[in-house]
Amino acid sequence: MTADSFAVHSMTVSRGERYGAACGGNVACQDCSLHQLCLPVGLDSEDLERLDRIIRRRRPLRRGEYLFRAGDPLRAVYAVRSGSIKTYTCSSEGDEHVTGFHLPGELIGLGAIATGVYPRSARALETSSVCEVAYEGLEDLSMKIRGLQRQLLRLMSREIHHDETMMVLLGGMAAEGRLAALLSNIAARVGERGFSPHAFRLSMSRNDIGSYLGLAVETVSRLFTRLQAEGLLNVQRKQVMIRDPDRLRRLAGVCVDGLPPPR
Amino acid sequence: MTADSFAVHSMTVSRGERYGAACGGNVACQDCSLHQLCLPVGLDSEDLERLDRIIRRRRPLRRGEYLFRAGDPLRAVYAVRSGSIKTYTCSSEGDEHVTGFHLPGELIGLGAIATGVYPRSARALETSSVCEVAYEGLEDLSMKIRGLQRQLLRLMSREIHHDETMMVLLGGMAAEGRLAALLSNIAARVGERGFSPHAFRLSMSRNDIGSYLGLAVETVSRLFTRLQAEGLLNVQRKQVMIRDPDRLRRLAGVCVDGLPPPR
DNA sequence: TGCCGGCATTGACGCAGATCAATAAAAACG
DNA sequence: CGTTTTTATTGATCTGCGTCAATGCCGGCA
Repeated sequence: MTADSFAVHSMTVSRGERYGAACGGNVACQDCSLHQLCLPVGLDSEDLERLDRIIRRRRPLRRGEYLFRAGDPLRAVYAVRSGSIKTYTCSSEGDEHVTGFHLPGELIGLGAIATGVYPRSARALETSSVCEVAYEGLEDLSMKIRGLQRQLLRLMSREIHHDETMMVLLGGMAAEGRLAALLSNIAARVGERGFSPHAFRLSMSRNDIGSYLGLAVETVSRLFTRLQAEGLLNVQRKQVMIRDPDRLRRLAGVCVDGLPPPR
Repeated sequence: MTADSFAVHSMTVSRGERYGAACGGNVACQDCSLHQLCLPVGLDSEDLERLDRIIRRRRPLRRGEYLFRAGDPLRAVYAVRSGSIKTYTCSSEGDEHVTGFHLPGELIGLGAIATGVYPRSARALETSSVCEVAYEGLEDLSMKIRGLQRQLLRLMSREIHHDETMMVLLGGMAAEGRLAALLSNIAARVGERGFSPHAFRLSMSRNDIGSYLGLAVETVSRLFTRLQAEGLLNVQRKQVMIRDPDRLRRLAGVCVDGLPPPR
């Protein structure tokens, strides 16, 4: 295979929008290419305007910058607009454990609603921008806009479901299955966002992957090598090309995400 | 220690209510001893009546009976009223993987909201009763009652947080820490419900515990024996008495649930 | 452009926990 | 009650993956 079959999908600002293009980075939800994945699902343009009023678009974060830290008081939940964000906890000894990778259109900070305090820290994996959704405003507005309430509940439910799936994965699957599941899952999410699910760039390090999957870095590395040797994918550094999606999903068991059994 | 230091806390209908006592088991939320844990938190009595109208109390389930099955369409979420319920998925080969144990006051079925279909099955671990909360009604009513919306969001957020904690546990801790965390967590929840957090009866089998924690039954059994030998607890079959809660929590690491570091 | 520091890969080795197998102790049931 | 079935415990063995260690590679920076 040739080098350029690895298409680099930067995911940094999708489909023709550009940060700061028209109005200092304030692309309204109306015009956002993610609006069929994110909070705006099912809202008419009047409601979208109301939603826009509680949202602030912040300057992009650079790789490694914090979006918030565990222990900060909840003021907003965040929708990823471009790039990607990881969330993680630090154990008492200081080693971090990754709890999630978040792609454009996904909400971050939902775990803070119960206590009013973010239980995890969140940092950018690459240059990323987010929409800051004032939480008070969101609570208010979703009392007034049925579609917004629906979508908020749906997104929270989806997160519950996803986390449970991860529990099953971590509790029940061997290392190979875990990595296969993660890759299949990322592929699917990349696909939903309009990019090729077969070739993408992993924005997180091997360390992050290992931490998320409960594996040692070395194991992750070996697995990539093995999966490549078996012809399931090509990998070189962070570039991944999936050559046999079906076989990969079968390796992952039922657990890619959700119900649909592998076949 | 003597046999009767193992107080059996049946948890079956708390504090003087009895199924069928006054009106065929229909204890109103107003009079339910769980109302400071469950959906009613923060509602006045007028709102409680409205909530009551979308709730149906069903006949108790017996051990092993299904509350719902994975794949069933979502019609209601359920609040445990007495007893305990487990939720689990079945892998393609038929072996089940437990995703949660649910005590009185906890909500079940929140993972179904995203897709409209329950992603897991739910069965009673012992004789248990639940309140069936019509989901349509709940959506409607939480648009009208701010406190209800708040509490629903809070409960969902708590579940997200709990599941993430489990991910950290399963991904990062050794077998002993996992069991210690589960026991500490159950102890805390039993305590919140007004019972002694030091002596309780596990309603689930060793198999269920193993499945939930990602361990073989044999390992679970050995761990109980070991923890007992080390003087952390006494166990005989399902009766557990925690002798050194602090040391147990320290074994569990940060991960019992949530922020508060172990000391 | 060349040096440096972090990230990734590969190999060797040991151990925690899975698996297999047997027994014991409770429940379940007629 | 005695019989059967399920559940729990304990022991012996085996193995997947963690750990340690060494090397290679890329990207950043002067």
